[in-house]
Formats: sequence, C-alpha cells, structure tokens
Amino acid sequence: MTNLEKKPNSTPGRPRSDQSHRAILQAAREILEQEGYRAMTIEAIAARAGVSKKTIYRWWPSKAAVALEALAAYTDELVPFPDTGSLERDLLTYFEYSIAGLRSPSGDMLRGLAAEAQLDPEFEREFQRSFIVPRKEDLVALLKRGAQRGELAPDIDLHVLADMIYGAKWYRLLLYPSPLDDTFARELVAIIRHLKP
Amino acid sequence: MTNLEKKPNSTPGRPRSDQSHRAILQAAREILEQEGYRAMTIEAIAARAGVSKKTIYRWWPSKAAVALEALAAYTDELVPFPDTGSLERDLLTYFEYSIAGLRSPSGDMLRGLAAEAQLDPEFEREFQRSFIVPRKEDLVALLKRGAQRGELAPDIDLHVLADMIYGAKWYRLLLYPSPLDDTFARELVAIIRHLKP
Amino acid sequence: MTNLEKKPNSTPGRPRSDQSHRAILQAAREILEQEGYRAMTIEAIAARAGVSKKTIYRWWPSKAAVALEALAAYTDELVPFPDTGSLERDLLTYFEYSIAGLRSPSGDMLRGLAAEAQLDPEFEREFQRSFIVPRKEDLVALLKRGAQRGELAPDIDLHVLADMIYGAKWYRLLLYPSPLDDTFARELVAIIRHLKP
Amino acid sequence: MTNLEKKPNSTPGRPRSDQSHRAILQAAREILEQEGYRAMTIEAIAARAGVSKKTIYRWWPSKAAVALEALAAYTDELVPFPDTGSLERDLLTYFEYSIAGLRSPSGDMLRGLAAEAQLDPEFEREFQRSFIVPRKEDLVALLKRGAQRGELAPDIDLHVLADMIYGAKWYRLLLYPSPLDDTFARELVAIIRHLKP
DNA sequence: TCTTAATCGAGACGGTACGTCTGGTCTTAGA
DNA sequence: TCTAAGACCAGACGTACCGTCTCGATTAAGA
Repeated sequence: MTNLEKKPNSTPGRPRSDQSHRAILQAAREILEQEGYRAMTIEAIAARAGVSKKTIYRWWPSKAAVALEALAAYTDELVPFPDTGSLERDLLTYFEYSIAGLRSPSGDMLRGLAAEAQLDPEFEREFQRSFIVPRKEDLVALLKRGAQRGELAPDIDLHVLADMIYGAKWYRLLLYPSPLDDTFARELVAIIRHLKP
Repeated sequence: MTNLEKKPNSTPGRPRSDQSHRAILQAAREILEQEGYRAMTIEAIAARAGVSKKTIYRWWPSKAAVALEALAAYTDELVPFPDTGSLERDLLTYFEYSIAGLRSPSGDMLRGLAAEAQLDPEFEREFQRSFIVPRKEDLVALLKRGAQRGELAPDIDLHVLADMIYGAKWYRLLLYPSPLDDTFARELVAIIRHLKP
Repeated sequence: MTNLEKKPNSTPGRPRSDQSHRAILQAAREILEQEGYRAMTIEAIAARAGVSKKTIYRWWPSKAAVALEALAAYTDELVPFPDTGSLERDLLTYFEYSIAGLRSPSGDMLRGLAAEAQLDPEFEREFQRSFIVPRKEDLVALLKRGAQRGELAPDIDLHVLADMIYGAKWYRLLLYPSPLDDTFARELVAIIRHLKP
Repeated sequence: MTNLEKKPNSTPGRPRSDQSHRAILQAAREILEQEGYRAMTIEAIAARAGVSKKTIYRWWPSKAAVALEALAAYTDELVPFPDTGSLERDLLTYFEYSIAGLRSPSGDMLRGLAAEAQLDPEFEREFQRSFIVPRKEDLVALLKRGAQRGELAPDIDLHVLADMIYGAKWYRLLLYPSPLDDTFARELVAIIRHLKP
C-alpha cells in the first residue's frame, strides 16, 4: 500500500445524486400505482420526488424513459425463462410468471409504454432495444431448445411462432377485452402441442 | 295538408352541416399523412377544416373518435373476409389484403388509435366495440368454417388461435421491429397447417 | 328609427372579458403593494387574478406592459397640470401633486417600469411614448406659458429646463438617497425664480 | 524543510486567483459590449471566463456588483472634475468628458446598473455608496467653488442644483428619447448662467 | 311572415404540462 | 482554503392544447 491509488476515472464536478435518482424512479412508480399513467407527468414526478424538473431532464429524454427504467427496477428479477426439459412445461411456467407480472401496476406501465412507443419514434427504438427484443429472443431460445429436443416440427419458423405467442399475450393486454388468465395460457399451450412433428 | 313529405323525425333548428363533417374527417386524414398522429390535434384539425373546435366536440368525444371514423371511411371496403373453401387459402388471402391495408397512413392511424386506447378508457371501449371485436369475430368465424371442414383439430380453442393470429400481426405492427410482409404471412400459415387433426 | 341598426363593428368570436382584464390589473397592483415589483411575475398575476397566463400574454407583451396599464389606471386622474397664471405657483402645485403620487405603490411601480425600460428596448419605446413624453410635453407647455408671461428669460431652452426639473425628480426617485419632499420642491422653485429676465 | 519562504501574512489555503478575478471582469465587459446587459448573466460570465459560478459568488454578491467593478475598471481615470476658475468652463469641460464616457459600453452598463438598483435594495445601497454619492459630492464641490467666487446667487441650494444638473443627464440617459450631446450641455450651462447674483 | 331552436365560424377563457432558463447552493477532486 | 466542473433545488418563463364558453350569423321547421 505504498502507492496512493487515486481513482483515475472520475469526472470533475459534483457527482450524480443516487438519492435523487432513486427518488425519481420511486415517485414515478407511486404516481402510476395511485393515479395511473396519464397522471404520471414530469411535473408530478418532480414534485413528489422533491426534485427539480431539470434533474429529470438531465438524465432522461422523456417521461416514458423514466417509466421504462422504473419498470426495469420492478421486473428485473421476475423474468425467469425456465428450462425444465419440456417445452410445454417451460411455456406454462413462463406464462404463469409473466401473467402474474402484468398485474398492476406493471401491466398499466407496460400499456403506457406501448402507447408512448406508438407516438414517439425515439422512445420506440429504446423500448424495443431494451425490452421487447431481448424478451423475444429469450422466447425464441426457449422454443429452439424444444425444437432441438424434437418437440416442434422442423419446418416451423420459430420467430413467427414467438410472434404468435407474445402477440397473443400483448393482444389481450392492449386490445382485446378478455382477461389474461391461466385458462388462456393452457389453451395456448394446447395449440402448441399440435406443432410436434 | 295533403302532402307534407317532410322528414317526420327531424328536429327543429339548423341541421348538421354535412360539409363540415366531411371537411373534419378529411383534415384529420391529411394531417395524419403529412405530419403524423402526434400533430393531429383537435386544434390542427379545426384550423385545417375551417371549422370551430366546438363543432368537432359537438359530434365526437375526442380526437381519437374522429380518427376512428376517418379510418373507417378509409378501410370500410377493404376488409373482405374470404371464403374459398380452404382455410389456408382464406388466411393467405386475408393476410394479403390486411397487410396491404396497413401501409401508411392506415397503419399509422391504427398505431395512434391503439396508443389512445391505452390512455383513454372510454375510447378503449369504443375502439374495441367498433373495430377490434368485430374483426376478431370475423376471424373466428373463418376459423370455425375451417374447423367444420376438418382442417383444424377439434380440441383447439378457436378464440385463442385467433388471438395468436391477430396478436402476431399487431405485435409486429406496434412493438417488434420486423416488417409485416408476405413471408411473415406464409410462415404463419405454415404453422397453422400443423393444426390439422 | 325604421332601420334595424345592427352594430356593424363587432368582431366575430367571444369578446374579450372585461372582468378578466380588470382582475389582471388589480392583481398586478395588489402584488406590487404587498410584495414588491420583483414578486410581480406573470405567474403570480395569473394566479391571483384567477386567469390563465395565456390570457395575459394575449393582451400584453410583457409584465411591464401590464404594470404600465395598471399604473395608468391609478394615476390617470392625478396629473393636473395647473394654470394659475404664475409659473412659481404652477410648479409648486404640480410638484405637490406629483410627489404625493410617488408615494407607494406608484413610486415603486415607476421604479420597476424605469428599470424594465433599461432592459427591454421594446418596452422602453412604449414607456416613453405613453408616459414619459406626454408628461414632459405638458411640463414644457407649462413653462412656455410662464415664458410668454415674461417669467423666464427668452434665451432659455425650455426643453432643457424641463429635463432639469423632471430629471431632478427622477434622480431622487431612482438614484440618490434623499427624500422627494416639499423642501426639495421649494428649493427647486427658488432656483427657477432666478431665471426671470 | 530548511526554508519555507511563504508569505508571512497569508491566510491558510489556496490564495485567491488574480487571473480568475481579471477574467471575470473582462468576460462581463465583453458580454456587455457584444450582447447587452440582459445577456450578461452570471452563467454567461462564468462560462466565458472559464470560471465556476461559485468563484463569482464567493467574491461578489450579485452580477450587478461584478458589473459595478467592471465599470470602475473602465472609468476610474476618466472622471476629472476640473477646476479652471470659471464655473461655466468647469461645467462645460466636465460635461464634455462625462457625455463622452457614456458612449457605449459604459452607457449601457450604467443603464443596467441603474435598473438593477431599482430591483435590488442591497445593490442600490452599494451603487449609491460607491458611484452616485461621490460623483454628486464632487459636483456639489464644483458648484461651491463657483458660489464662493460669486458665480451663483447665495440663496441657491447647491444640492438641489446638483440634482437638477445630474438629473437632466440621467433623465436623458435613462428615460427621454433625446440624445445626450454637446448642444444639450451648452443649453444647460446657458441656463445656469442665469443663476448669478 | 315570424318565431324557435339548433347549428355554424370565430376565438377568448381557465387550466395543465411542457421543456428551457437562470439563480444561488452544494459537492466532488485536485492545486 | 481555493479552484473548475458541474449537479442540485427552485421557480418563472413563454408555448401548446385541452375542453368550455360566448358571441353574431345562419338555416330550417312549425306557428
């Protein structure tokens, strides 16, 4: 320990406040839960977090970006893509978790983010990059494992099948007035059962 | 008093102006095409149509409702649900038309309406009632005809299958960065081919 | 009176609200009196008047313009330029009123407006046009009457003399830490007494 | 450690940077000349001087105080109150210099400082103490010399006369849309000529 | 022909939120 | 202890739309 070992990679100036960062994400979550996505404005977040609007704009380009990070803080741990050795069981397990995860407020948050993605092309790219695409790829990987075990006919395009599976889920979440429940999951798996060679 | 020949169910007062009605829908379409859904505000529609905002609010509850009617005026004729006697051919034909219909500006309009539905529960119900549900039922009817011809295994839940088909389409339209093209349609039909008994 | 006599000079649209107009001017005055010119922001005026900021910006280009009109509403009646037949008496009478008029809040308002005029060239012109120049011209007219009666030497430039008289008043109001009182007025008139031929 | 050679009267810690001090004053002047008083914000000064805002606030209470010192650095040398033995000549000479000194940017700076003084009582006091009052006293002294030589009637209040002289100058600088030129100076002196006993 | 009543355009209204700007304070690492 | 850098809270700025409200004018149907 003769050497002083100063940190060489630090930037000058006051460092970013972790406390403000966390307060912003939490305020966003709380407003969402209590008043819905429409009420989750930058002004409301700033007021509740005890933070200036400038601080929010310094680190996020839009309120949707804040919401996206707040969502990630929620759900980072609850996305276990299972690998039980059985495609059907994997899918059922995944759906069970996934549907549970859409219970409020995550479901409302996702609906808001999906809406925002339609209206703001910049956010759309970020949402796809950080949320939509990785999950789709995980599902394709899950299907690929099943295909390699011979649980899916070899001529099936796994990407399109994944679109159908995720699509059905999102369709019910965003558009169709029917619940996303366990029955839905079982019927969907029953259909996929027919895709064996 | 021999022959009145007037419409007996008319209300007193100045009747609704059909010209304004049409001008509003057309203005909405034009703004959408030229500047996108975000720019399609009530103020912009009123200004372009040469109409007062009050006149718009008198007949539609929100700009999404205007957009919904403008969309209907576009697409009323292009939704032929075919009945060729073959499920695969029906689906391919339907997808061909459907994907063509999503070319701009209808696709952008639908993306905007889907966004609006996430943010405005009242409009969500109207959108489901007048757009989402009828189309889903038509697709279910199409599938049912195929099932009755023995082209689908009897244990398949046709509503869930329809969710998967429509879901895949909307998923690509709203969320996933891949094109909605003919290859996609063919691969999807190829998957459904496996669902025969 | 056979003719119907419709007012031809009305503009279309909802007419300007006189109530809001008055509420804005009064709010400006009240804030000035209670909290000073610095606190008299557009936001504060709007909040206190129960008026939207847009309504203020619709009719005035800046908060200084609001203040200018509020001041006019105060002081329109208190500027009697006397004509007693004696220059000295006219000046003393005028100063008496004028100094009284500078008691708060008019004095504070004028200080704020003078400050604004230094910082905003557009407002400077308006302030000069509607306030500074007319009063100067009235004073010059007062002096001219005295000169015609032989109370001022004929070689005296009345505009420069008016600059000195008004200048002394403003200098004490804005810059020099001495009171604007009756003694000051009397000494000033005593000096002008020397300007007889 | 034989020879420390530090200044004996220094305080502990890093000494004040003279370079920063000068850079701040110069930046203030440059911004004023190029963009006007409104643009001369603390942020702009700090950015142009390559100095942190904190460093400015450590040494000056407000941007007006910076401007005041920057002005002093300009004009310290150009205020010769003459003593030629003739009141008229003294006044004319003084006005000649003084009016020249108000050519930009000093005139703009003074207008900005005068504005600030209306809005910030703390700065007002400082401005009066360090700028307004000393100059007024010098002018009063100039007048007093003239009075002692018998060039002014003995009943004239020299402070009020000084108010009129300075007031006329400031009135034209701040409020009235007429130039401060040599004609003005000559006419003013012509008026004062009448004040002989 | 006159009345009634709902429409139309225009545009002002009270609001809410936007994204930006500046002020004045604070917190780092380094001199 | 000072410095440069720059993040922080606070709050006003001026703008954009929202959905509502008054106007005078228009347009039929019924009295």
